[in-house]
Amino acid sequence: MPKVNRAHLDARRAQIIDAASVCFSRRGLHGTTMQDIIRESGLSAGAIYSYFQSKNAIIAAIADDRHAVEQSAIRNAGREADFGEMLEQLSQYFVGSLRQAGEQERRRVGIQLWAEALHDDELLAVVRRGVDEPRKMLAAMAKAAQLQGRLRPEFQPDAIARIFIALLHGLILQQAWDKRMEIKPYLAALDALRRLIVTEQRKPAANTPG
Amino acid sequence: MPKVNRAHLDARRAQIIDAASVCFSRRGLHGTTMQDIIRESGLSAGAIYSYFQSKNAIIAAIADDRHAVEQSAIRNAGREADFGEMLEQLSQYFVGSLRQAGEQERRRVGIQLWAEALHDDELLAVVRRGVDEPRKMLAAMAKAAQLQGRLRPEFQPDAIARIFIALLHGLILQQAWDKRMEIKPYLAALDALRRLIVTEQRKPAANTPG
Amino acid sequence: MPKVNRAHLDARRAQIIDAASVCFSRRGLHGTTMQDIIRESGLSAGAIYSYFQSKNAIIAAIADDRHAVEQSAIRNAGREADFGEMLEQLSQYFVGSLRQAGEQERRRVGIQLWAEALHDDELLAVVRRGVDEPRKMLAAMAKAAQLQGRLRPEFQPDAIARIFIALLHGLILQQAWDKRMEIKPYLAALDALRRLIVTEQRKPAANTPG
Amino acid sequence: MPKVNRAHLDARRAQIIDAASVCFSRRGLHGTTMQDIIRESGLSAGAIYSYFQSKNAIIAAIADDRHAVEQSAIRNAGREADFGEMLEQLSQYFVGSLRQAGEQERRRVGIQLWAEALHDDELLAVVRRGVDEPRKMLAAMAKAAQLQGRLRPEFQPDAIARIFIALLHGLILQQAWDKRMEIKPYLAALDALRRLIVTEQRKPAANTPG
DNA sequence: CATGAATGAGTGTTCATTCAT
DNA sequence: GATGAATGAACACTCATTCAT
Repeated sequence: MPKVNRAHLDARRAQIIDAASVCFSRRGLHGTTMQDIIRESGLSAGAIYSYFQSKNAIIAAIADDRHAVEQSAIRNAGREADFGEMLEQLSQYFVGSLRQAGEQERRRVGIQLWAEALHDDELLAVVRRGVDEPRKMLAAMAKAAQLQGRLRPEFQPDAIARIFIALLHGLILQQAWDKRMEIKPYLAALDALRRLIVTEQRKPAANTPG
Repeated sequence: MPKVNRAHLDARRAQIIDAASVCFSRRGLHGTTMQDIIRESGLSAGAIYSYFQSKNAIIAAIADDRHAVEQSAIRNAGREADFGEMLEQLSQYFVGSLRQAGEQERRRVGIQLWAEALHDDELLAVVRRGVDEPRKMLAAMAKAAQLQGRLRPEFQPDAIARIFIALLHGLILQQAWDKRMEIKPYLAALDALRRLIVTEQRKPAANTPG
Repeated sequence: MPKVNRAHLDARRAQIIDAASVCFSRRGLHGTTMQDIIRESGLSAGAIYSYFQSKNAIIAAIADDRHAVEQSAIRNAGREADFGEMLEQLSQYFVGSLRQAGEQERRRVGIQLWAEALHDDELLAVVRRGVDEPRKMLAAMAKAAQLQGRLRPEFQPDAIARIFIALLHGLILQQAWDKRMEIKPYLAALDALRRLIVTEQRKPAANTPG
Repeated sequence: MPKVNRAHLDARRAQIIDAASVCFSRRGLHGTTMQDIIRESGLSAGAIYSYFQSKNAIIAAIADDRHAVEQSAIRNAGREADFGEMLEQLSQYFVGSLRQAGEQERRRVGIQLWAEALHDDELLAVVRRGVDEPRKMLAAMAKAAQLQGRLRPEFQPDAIARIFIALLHGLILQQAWDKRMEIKPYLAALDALRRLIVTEQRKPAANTPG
């Protein structure tokens, strides 16, 4: 039985990650000093270094956390049998979350991570997993939808998956650069786009005329 | 009569910007030291600082240069009277350029700038101009196309402009994270999408049967 | 309950100020590098910068310290009710201290500060206070002595104060330029001068023959 | 016959010295860059370096110039047979010159030189000569005046010389720290002081009753 | 176990001086 | 001769990390 239990450890970890996220969002990964994180977290340098080996380890942990959260959101959406509804659910989840200040802050950090991944292989692996897994899942569901004749055949499944991800990433960028950006019209256009691509699933009951 | 002419000055400036771009692409904005730029450019510290006030000034100059180049590409496409053809031309220009190694390098730096802009107001202004101006132009053309009945009315002009930009930015990200990504299918899907949204302009002459 | 107490902090501060004084005395304010101070103090760069914000802050602290010490010497002398005795006490204090090697070193730094104050407003404020406050005190006492008929009326109180200060400053300069300068004759002449200007206060008791 | 004559050379030299003096007065010896002097003089870097070997050489030249000017002033005063009149003449010359803006600027530079001399042997030699020669002359004249019974015997000649120089140096400092300082009262007090120390020379002719 | 003072390599930048033109 | 672009050693200062207390 450890002296400090798992819950306490996790709480401290979360405390550090939250403080670091606030700082990173404010001044960027490199504009933030360990002193900033120490101050924001209310812990001591030594305490922080007993939970994380280095500043980079904190950054990596934030990336991992982000990835885990999104992964679960995507997996939830993936339970949806219908491709169109899954897309709708994912859109709503991601776009909706952007309205919350806390999520906006996290997205800002996420963008820093995207940039940092370009020259940090460890981070690149995390970012890639965060993009590749959803992409593969989306592509698989797109393929299934295509076989059911509900996704237009001219769209390659992998390409449509990439396009969907690009639309979310692109939105995150535009929203980060201009907090006053209106998200609703963007979401409406996203919906319209989806309806053009994916034909509605017929309600299981009812007589379905050819 | 200056000892060194304008061309020489511009060449030196370009030499520094190019060297810095190589470095920034390799190690990021903050991972790159002035020593790196000095080594890569083959100039001395003093020489570089006689062309740019600071490292940040080099970064800002790179951002400005990028913006100028894209601005001219967009303005060229804007001469196209037809909305659909303009979108096609822009897609081809941006997506096509991504196949060149030099452009990939520049895009990687561009992503660093996107991230840096989140906590550097000067940079944010440049990035915003680079997004807002194309967006407004696209939105204006979308509106015109809508009046001509060639763009589906359910797409708000500004939203469709944002969506197009998001598709390009999202592609740039995915390509930067994975150089082996296949661009052709993405472009094909982009084309298919465009055709769903924008109806073809009828060829002026010829009898076009319904 | 702080880990290091106030005394330790003050000791470190003094350690830095002393080391810097030694360096400044040796090579001047600008000839001294932070490396010199680091080496002389036996501390690290980081340690020094945790006590002082900048090299200039060290210089300002030295100026402040000097001012505080002199202020207290002057205030002590100011308790003396008699103008003549006060002048004598001040002369003896200042001139006497010049015989100590440590004070000579400090005076050398003081001269650097005099020069630096001419183009550093913060320093000028400190130097001015160090001159104006003694001057005003001396002028006030001179005025009182004049009312008692013990200071010749042809000397304007403020002017005589300035003259006294000039005599000390001038001595400091001459002594700094030539360490072998004999101070005793200068002090004797100072005394003789004083006796010509200020008439002796009669001893309260005793019969004073004309 | 040289291509450019001596006069031209001297003019250029003076141009550089004047420009440097302006800069040194404004920002100090170390706050002034060669670029500042280049800009102020209107010459090129190369031109300046063809007249002076280094920045230090310019500083030394300014010190030499100052010394030459003062030397001649003192020598003029030294022709005066009477000690008291010589002191008066010197006071008037030095104090009077302080009222001119150009001289104030030069004095500010002079103070920088005093400080710099403390750790620059070449400069120290110049400053010392500038102090020692007048001092010796004054001391010699003081001694003569003493033999004539016109200077009180309690003043050691060398000490009275040092005191006179200190009074001038001290005034220069006070005036540099506060341009609004009133010089007239100081000069009046200086005169009063002189009259206490030196008895008037009897007019050669005329019968002077005791 | 927790602390935070201390470390010191590394940073961006400056500027007296040179020398090809 | 005259120029001023170029040099590069040296500078003040920072900050991720450690470890004595």
